[in-house]
This record gives sequence, C-alpha cells and structure tokens, in this order.
Amino acid sequence: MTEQTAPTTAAGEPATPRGEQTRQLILDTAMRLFRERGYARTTMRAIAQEAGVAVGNAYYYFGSKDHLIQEFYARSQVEHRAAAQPVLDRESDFGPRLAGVLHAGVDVLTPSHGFAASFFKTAAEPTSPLSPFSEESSAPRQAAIDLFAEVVAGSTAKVDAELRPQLPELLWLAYMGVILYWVHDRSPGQAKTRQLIDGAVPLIDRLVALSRLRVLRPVTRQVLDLIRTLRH
Amino acid sequence: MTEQTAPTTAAGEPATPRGEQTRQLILDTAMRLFRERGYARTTMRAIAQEAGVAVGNAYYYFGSKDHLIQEFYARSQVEHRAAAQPVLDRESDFGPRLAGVLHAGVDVLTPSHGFAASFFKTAAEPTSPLSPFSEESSAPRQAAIDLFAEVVAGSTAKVDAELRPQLPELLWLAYMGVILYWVHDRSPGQAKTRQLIDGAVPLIDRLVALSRLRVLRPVTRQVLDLIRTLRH
DNA sequence: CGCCCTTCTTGAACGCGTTCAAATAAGCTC
DNA sequence: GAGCTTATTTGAACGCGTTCAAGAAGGGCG
Repeated sequence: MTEQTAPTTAAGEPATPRGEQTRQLILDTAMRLFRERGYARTTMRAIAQEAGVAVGNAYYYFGSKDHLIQEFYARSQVEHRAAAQPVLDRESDFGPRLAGVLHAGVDVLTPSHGFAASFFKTAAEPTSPLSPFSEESSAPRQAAIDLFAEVVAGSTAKVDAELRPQLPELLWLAYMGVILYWVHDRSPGQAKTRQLIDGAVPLIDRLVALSRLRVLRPVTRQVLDLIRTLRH
Repeated sequence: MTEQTAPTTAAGEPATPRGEQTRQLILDTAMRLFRERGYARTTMRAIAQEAGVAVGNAYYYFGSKDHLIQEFYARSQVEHRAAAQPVLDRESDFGPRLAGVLHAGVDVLTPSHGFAASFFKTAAEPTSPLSPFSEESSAPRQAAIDLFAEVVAGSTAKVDAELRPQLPELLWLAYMGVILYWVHDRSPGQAKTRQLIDGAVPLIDRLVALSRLRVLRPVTRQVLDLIRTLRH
C-alpha cells in the first residue's frame, strides 16, 4: 500500500509496468528456494505457490526455468562490479588489481556455490541462450569484459601494443576458467580456487610483461593471430 | 537364429549375459535416433518403440537417458584410439604426433557434431557422473590420458624431467579445451577447430621445449607446483 | 458510466523422463 | 518334467517443465 502502484511517467512509456512487483516477487522467491533446496529440487510449482501466484504467471515473466538463472547472472555481474570497486580504487599494480577482481568475483558467487554448480550445465550448453558465449548474454558478458578492461587501463603495467586491445577479453576468458574450476571445486570454502587465483595471477602478470620482449615478439604475434582467427 | 543365444563359458561367469542383445539393440537404436533427430527431440518412448521394447526395459539397461551418452563416450574413445594408431605408427616428432591425435579425435566426433553439442551440457555438470572429471568417467578418462602418454613416450622430444609425468594429463586437458571449442564451433565443417589445433600445437611444442631451459626452470617449477596443488 | 484495448493472471492439460510392482522367461537342480 | 531362483520385460502411474485458451483487472476515452 505504501508503494506506488505502476505509475505512468509524463513520457509515453511506463516507468514501472504494472507487473514489476509480481516479477520481483517471483524472482526473489525463486532465488530463495534455489538457495534453500538447490536448483533441480526447486519446482516451478513450488516457486509459484510460495510466491502466491499461478504457475503460468511465472512463465508470463520468465520464458523458462532457465531464464531465472539468467537473472541470477545479471544480478551477480552487478554485485561483482560493486565488489571490485574498492580494489580498483586502491590498487595500481596489474597483478593485485587482477587478483582482487578475480577474488571479488568468487566472493560474490560463494554463497551460491551449492546451487550454482547444479545449474552450471545449462550455461555450458552451446545452443542455450544462457551460454556465456551466446548472443543473448552479450550484455552481461560485455559488462564483465569491461571490468577487466578497467583492470588493465587503471594499472601501471606496460602492455604490448598489439596485446593491449585483446587483453581484457583474454582476462575474461581466464576468469571463465576460474569459474569452471570453482564450480567443480569441492574443497572446503572452495579454498583451492583461491589458490588457483593466487598461483595463476603472477604467471599471467609475468606473461604480460614478457610479451613486450623483442625476442618473444614473434610468439606474441603468433598467439594473437591465432586468437583473432578463432574469434567469431 | 543364426546367432548364439547367451552361451555360457566354461568358467563361471557368462560371456554374454542373456540381455546383451537387447542392450545393444536399444543402444544402436538410440544412437541412430540421436543422429537423426538430435538428443533433446529423441524421447525414451521413441527409442523403446523403435527398438520394439517397453520403456522400462531401456531403463533396465541404462539408468537414465544420460547414461546412453556415457556409452557414446566410451565408443568414441575406442574409435579415437583406433583412428590415432596410424599417426602413432607413422610420426616420431612430438608436434605432428600431437596434432595427428587431436585431429583424429575431432575426426571421430565430427559426424555427431549436431547432437553432441546438444547434450554437451550434461557432461559439463559437475555433479553428473558424465562429467569428464567425475569418478564414474575415470576409466575412459584414463584411457584418453594414456593415449596422450603414448604421444609423449613415442616421440623423440626431450621433455623436462619434472614436466614429463604431468604432461599426458596436461595434453588431455588441452584436448578437453579443443572439444569445448569444437562444441561451440559453428564454422562450416568445424574448420576453425582445425585451425585451433594447427595453431596451438606449435605453441605447445615450443613451450614443452622451452621448459628445459635453465632460465625458465623456476617458472616451470612454479607452474607444476600449482598444478599439483590444484589436482584433487 | 460504458466501451475497448492492453496487460496480467489463472489452472487444467500435454509430453516428457523416470519408477516400480507385477508378470514372464530362462536356467539350474533334483 | 517340477520346482526354485534369478534375469528380464512390461506398462501404468508419478512428478516435472511447459503451454494455452480463457478470463480478470486496469486504464484511456467518449
């Protein structure tokens, strides 16, 4: 009652469509149940019942159960960006910046490790719009890549001129690798994923530094050519 | 009628249990339908009907629809091994051996690209027994790793002593990466995956050679330590 | 208010993967 | 062959994600 119910702005388009509250209600309920019971054991009927709506109503807002996950991704991405801010403000060296951002990503996801693992498969399906490589995910993906662009741009590291434009996407790819490991990581608190980050970052740091060496120029170019070829 | 029906060997255990024919029939039917219609659009009812058995009978032999895929993996692995044999016989240099084996793997999978992509997600799920990292897949995984061990063992390449025992598994991991790319590869005939192999193999070759250099010893060790730590 | 159009909501129904108690066939021992 | 045990086969039934025809609720306009 205290909330405004679907006001219409002076402009033609409604600021918040009527169903926005219902949408959020369903989404919040779904996330809660996913966390409580896991993805597979949370039924659409249960989500609808707990949210106090009909099953079909959930499908009015979300095309499928999988689409609820896409919302989860979007939320996580925003959280990741926020969690990374202090690191970006504080650090100026490339290594610590990268490590901080990677750790921030894992930090954000940690509470969801249990159920994130169970629906990870959906994201891995190439034909799925949920794939991180898909057209439909291009917005959150680009946001993530931009985050790594900030890691590079704000650092004092000197990067090979040819490597520089490719680097953010490569770092994002490395992040996807970290996530892949994290999903499979059954160590307590996913401690091994932390070790992976702390072990891999110095290597990446060194690799980036080495790419400028005259001797390694041909190799650098060879790698970059390959990557450019393989990109769609 | 011309076939032997469930003979019993002199030893206690039956060479072919009675249901083996039914099992193979269901499996062959399933593979045919997967190829014809894709994984998702092939129903268990359709498999059973085409094979001329009841639905429940399929579940007597295969715990789930996903388990049919596991059989597909096992078959593919055997085919891969066979397809790699000529390369292993012919080549003695590390690079060509590795490239040949990787290409052989893709060769074997190519006819199934359409439906392999659609069920790839099941393999990616960490909790699934179908995951290439899972306990249940350890037999076919080990067979695959052994194949890469042959790539190394039979080659004239000199490999760093510390790297050598880890190398087969690392190459298998690289192969998994190739498969991951292949699954997402929509270029005609998956030509880009071929480019990936041809581009990556020289790099791997060079990296392996470099690992013996005294200057790079610390880095090599650092990488290997990290890998050992991360392995479960 | 009465009318119309859009947005939202409902729940029964469909097809799917999967389960399971019951029925049947096969082999073994006497 | 009779009886027993194990291996195999059946198909109805369950719960799930999803669809969709039907209706309810708003809001704009005369």
